[in-house]
Amino acid sequence: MSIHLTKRELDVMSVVWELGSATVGEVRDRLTDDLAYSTVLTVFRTLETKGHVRHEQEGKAFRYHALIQPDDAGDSVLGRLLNKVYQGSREMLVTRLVSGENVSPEELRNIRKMLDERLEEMER
Amino acid sequence: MSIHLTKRELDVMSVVWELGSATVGEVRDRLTDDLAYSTVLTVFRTLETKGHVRHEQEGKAFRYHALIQPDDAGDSVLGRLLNKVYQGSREMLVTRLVSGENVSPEELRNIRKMLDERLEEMER
DNA sequence: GATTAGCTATTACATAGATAATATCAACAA
DNA sequence: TTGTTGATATTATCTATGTAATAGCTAATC
Repeated sequence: MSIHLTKRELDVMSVVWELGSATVGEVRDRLTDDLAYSTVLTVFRTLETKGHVRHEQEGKAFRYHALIQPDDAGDSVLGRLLNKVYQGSREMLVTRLVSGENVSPEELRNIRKMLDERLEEMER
Repeated sequence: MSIHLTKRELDVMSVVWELGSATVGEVRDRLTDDLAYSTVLTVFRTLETKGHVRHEQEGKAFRYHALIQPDDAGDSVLGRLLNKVYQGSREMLVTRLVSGENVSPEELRNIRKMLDERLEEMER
């Protein structure tokens, strides 16, 4: 049910999500780690086997498209994190999330606004 | 640098964190999956090798204590989730986190309050 | 038409992770 | 003292993961 991506698979999917679609070469260009062409290709094939991407021919290369969205992959991780690490407390999780140095007041206000809207919506 | 726990390791650590400390038997009792004694023991030994727990004798059994805290383990996961799945947007992540059905208004208000406090603190 | 450039396909290999059977050992009980 | 019980220690197996070398194919180039 819940989608599990390994570290490398996530690296690759991340690029695909960001660009909308991607070729092996494009992924290699964006990854900080310097992986061989065949390595990235192998990851793509695994992802395709698992049904997370599909490909189409583009010139001589393959262009891969995501069949799952970020949320699909994020939910399982988020759920496990919430339950196993923060004992189900969303507040604890968010507290940690915003406790870093480089979190702007801007961002906090946006999150607060989002919560406001959601709360209002719930009361209706 | 960043602590990585596998699924099973997290399962076990979760129990240790929750109880403060735990024996193999105690962990087995709380896990929904029915693992053999030796399986849990092996996980504990791996965790000990990695320096995440230590043990002390208690009667004939070993009692394990955590040497890392939930946040230590959570940060790396949270960081990866934030960057790879939600493209660095904490707002997107939190939005998803609170979008489930079973999230109480109570919880949302608590989170909002926490944000308020943090914002105030930043302005000072 | 042979060569090259740029891909994909195949195959391999090492390490990590998950699980558990079995061997040991120590203490208590009969 | 000899089982029995309740642990730990050792060893093994299987699968997943990560990485890449190399083989093969196709289209453009000389």
